[in-house]
Amino acid sequence: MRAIPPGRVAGYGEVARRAGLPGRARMVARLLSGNGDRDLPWHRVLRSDGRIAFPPDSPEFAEQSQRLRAEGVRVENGRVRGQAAAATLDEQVWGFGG
DNA sequence: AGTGTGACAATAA
DNA sequence: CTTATTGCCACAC
Repeated sequence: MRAIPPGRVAGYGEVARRAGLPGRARMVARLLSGNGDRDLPWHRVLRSDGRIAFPPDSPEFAEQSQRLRAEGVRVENGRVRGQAAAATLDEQVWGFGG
């Protein structure tokens, strides 16, 4: 998750794969929910469809959206435009899929 | 042992 | 392109 550079976003499933746990996307969510996530770029983690995982009326939603916008990420109606969680983090970080 | 829940994903319409 | 179903894993009751 820390490998995600500012201005980029990744999906829960991708992060799980990076951790060597394919199919454990929900586990990542569980972690962030319980963990103090204060030292993690949790705001760069989105759903696979580029949607923010929080409900639009939730304060967390506003925070994540704001943080993303602060990094230059285009957020519209709770959705990220331009890069909706690529298939692999390599493609996001390195730009050429490994 | 069975049922329900959650910061999800892949597929079908 | 977006919304709706189905499948998934780990945990709590």
